[in-house]
Amino acid sequence: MTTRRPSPAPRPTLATVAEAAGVSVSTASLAFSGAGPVADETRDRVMRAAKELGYTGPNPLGRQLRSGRSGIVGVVIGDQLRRAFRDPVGVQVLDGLVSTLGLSGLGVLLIPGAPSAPPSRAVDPLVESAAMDVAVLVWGVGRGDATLAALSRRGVPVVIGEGPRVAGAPLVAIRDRTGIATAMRHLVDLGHERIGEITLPLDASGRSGPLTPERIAQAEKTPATHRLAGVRDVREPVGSWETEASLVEHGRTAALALLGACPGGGSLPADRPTALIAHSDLLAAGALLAARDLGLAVPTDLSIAGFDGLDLPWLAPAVLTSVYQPLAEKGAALGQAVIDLLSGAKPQVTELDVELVIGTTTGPAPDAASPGSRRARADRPRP
Amino acid sequence: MTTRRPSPAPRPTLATVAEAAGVSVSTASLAFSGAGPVADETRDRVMRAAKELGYTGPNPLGRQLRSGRSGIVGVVIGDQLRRAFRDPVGVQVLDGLVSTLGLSGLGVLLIPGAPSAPPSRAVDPLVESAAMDVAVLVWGVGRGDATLAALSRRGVPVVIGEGPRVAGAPLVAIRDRTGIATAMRHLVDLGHERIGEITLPLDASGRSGPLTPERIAQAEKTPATHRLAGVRDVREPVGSWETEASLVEHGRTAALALLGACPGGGSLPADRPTALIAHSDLLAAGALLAARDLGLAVPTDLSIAGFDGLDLPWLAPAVLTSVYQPLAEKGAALGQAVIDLLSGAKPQVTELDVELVIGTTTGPAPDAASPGSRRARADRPRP
DNA sequence: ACTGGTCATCGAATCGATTCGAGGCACGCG
DNA sequence: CGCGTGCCTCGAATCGATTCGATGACCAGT
Repeated sequence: MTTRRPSPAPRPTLATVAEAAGVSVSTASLAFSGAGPVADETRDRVMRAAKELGYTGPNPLGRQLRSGRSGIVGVVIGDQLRRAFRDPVGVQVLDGLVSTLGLSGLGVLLIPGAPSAPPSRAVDPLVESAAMDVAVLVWGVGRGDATLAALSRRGVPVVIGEGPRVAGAPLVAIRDRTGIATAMRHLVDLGHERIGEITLPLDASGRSGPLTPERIAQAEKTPATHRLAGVRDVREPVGSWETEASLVEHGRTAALALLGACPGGGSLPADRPTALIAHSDLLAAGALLAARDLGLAVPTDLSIAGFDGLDLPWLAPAVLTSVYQPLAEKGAALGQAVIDLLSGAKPQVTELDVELVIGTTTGPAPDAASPGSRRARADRPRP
Repeated sequence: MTTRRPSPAPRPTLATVAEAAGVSVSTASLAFSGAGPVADETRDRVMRAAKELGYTGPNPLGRQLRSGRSGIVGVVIGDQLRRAFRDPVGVQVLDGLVSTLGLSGLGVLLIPGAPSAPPSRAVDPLVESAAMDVAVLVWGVGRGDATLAALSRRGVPVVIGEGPRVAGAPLVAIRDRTGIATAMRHLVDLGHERIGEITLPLDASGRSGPLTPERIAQAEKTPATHRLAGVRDVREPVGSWETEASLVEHGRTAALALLGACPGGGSLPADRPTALIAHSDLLAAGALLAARDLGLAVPTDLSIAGFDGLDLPWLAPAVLTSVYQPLAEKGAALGQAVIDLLSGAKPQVTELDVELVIGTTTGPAPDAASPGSRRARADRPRP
């Protein structure tokens, strides 16, 4: 015997089936694809032969080569997967995207983004060589993005979510700026004069700390910068703290810093902020926990507003005041943009609406003699 | 003019480059792949021609057809994406998987599992027709799984995580049973006699409520059943509540039910459990919140133990007593199993160790005169 | 009876790369 | 000067399907 393997019966191909059915390959193909006229009797014969041979349908690789399409959409995960999905925001968008693309038979390929800071020009090998019809860049796209450059070099069309406008690429965004401005105005209407801000990361550098004007100036267009602008459209915050990631623990750290809490645990300064506005709900949740740590009642002593409109049952009985954004719809819009792009439509800019949803974490400023509004107090629970 | 399109300069192929460089296609291929001997001067010429033509490397589709490999690993997400990834457990495993596969140049394709209950024989179209070299089934694989059946019909090799043993398929699991038994013994050693149990979903039916013996009997081999067994290896719980998903809110509901909390809010029954053991940390977190709602001090009035060993900073100052499982390693082991399978190795069963990590949520039973152990109280913080 | 038309089927080209065996050229050694 | 030996390069087959144009059979109309 020549080879030792027990003849693993090489998978049948369309040719095998055609021969067994006594028809030509082209007829067999027609029978399977449904395109073109095939006599019922012939189709039956082909199908029967296929079943007998254990042929389960055309090999996708052959089809893909012929059609020039892989049916795969690459989704570039900005950060490490583990971190990107620790905020439910990313998960929900991805869910909407996967669902929408699934309806068109498209699959989602997960592609890790650059390992760390922008200086690193390294790009995941998948970006360079994986088969994909379109790539979706959602989290933290920079204009000088190495991934973006590599993709356009390859000629892979790109859909951008929440990033800079790129020529020829559809963009899906939400009204970050006006949305957070609404929340800010809500706080101001409640009489708050000293408002602290907890920001999303401005870039992938992983730094955190007080936000400086220079840092704002050099920042790229990201959700964070839009939200910064929206906040300032209403009022300059008395303090602003940049976080390294949109996670609860960083929100807590930021809140402690903004409130002037000393490590020793002394009393808070008299001119501490009476309200905090956070660029994300997870950050706001962290602020809420910090308030509990410090013994501050929310919203009596401190008001907290977030952004995203997540369902965070573990904050109960508190319900965050937050700017709701339609996350699944955002994913769906990204998916639709992909489909449109593939069908040759002109790239569009989609901008989704957001809505301020008032919860139980915002109320009149403690030092305001006559609060401007009380409507936010509707269903404040009592423990 | 015949066609109207502004001649979008069809992407160059290897043939184009070869011609431009004045070499044959095979030589050009050799120059790119690095296999086979090519004179430096020739390689340079090819590369220069490629750069001039904007050729960025071999078309993956052609390569894939030739090699018969797509370089894609399908990962079947049992549930809806949104829900599957709301528990960080899934995310961390996926992260480990993606990282490991990435080292071998393999990409991960996300495939939604069956839409809902087992009766539905529907399978995502990607399962039927997407190109993939291997599929990974991680969450909630049943033996009669329609997805599993479809894949094996197609001849796609499968790697199983946390499920039944399937012939020819590598399996990666953790020591669920002994792990949770350790936690259970810890509670018993602390003097707890009435222990309530909060279980993971036994299947994808979405039902929840008191766990009945019949339900246990008819359950498939899943992490939930292993953990059920582990708990009972030590002691029969006084009550067991099945949840519909491993999420905080369901843990809270289950805990309220097990503790006998009336909707009206009366006092708890005297024979309420003094400890709760949950099959996951998110469920345990929900139980902790329920305890806070009810005014029960943890661990003085109620001990709570979980499973997973997640980092849950928002539970601070509490630190869950939990059975730590190496999630990223589990993902890595799945990835390694995939790689081994592709290189033709015999399918192995990998079982990872877990470890009980004692936090601040377990302590001596309130009614135990002489607690068996106090070591769990080491770093209990005081607010 | 011849022509026009329809319908089912087939042959062959094509997608873009990889790979194997063969061939050519130059150099070195006898 | 002739021949053997490497080292490069090339041609052609191959992976598995899709698709276009051609062919042949059969029917109806004039």
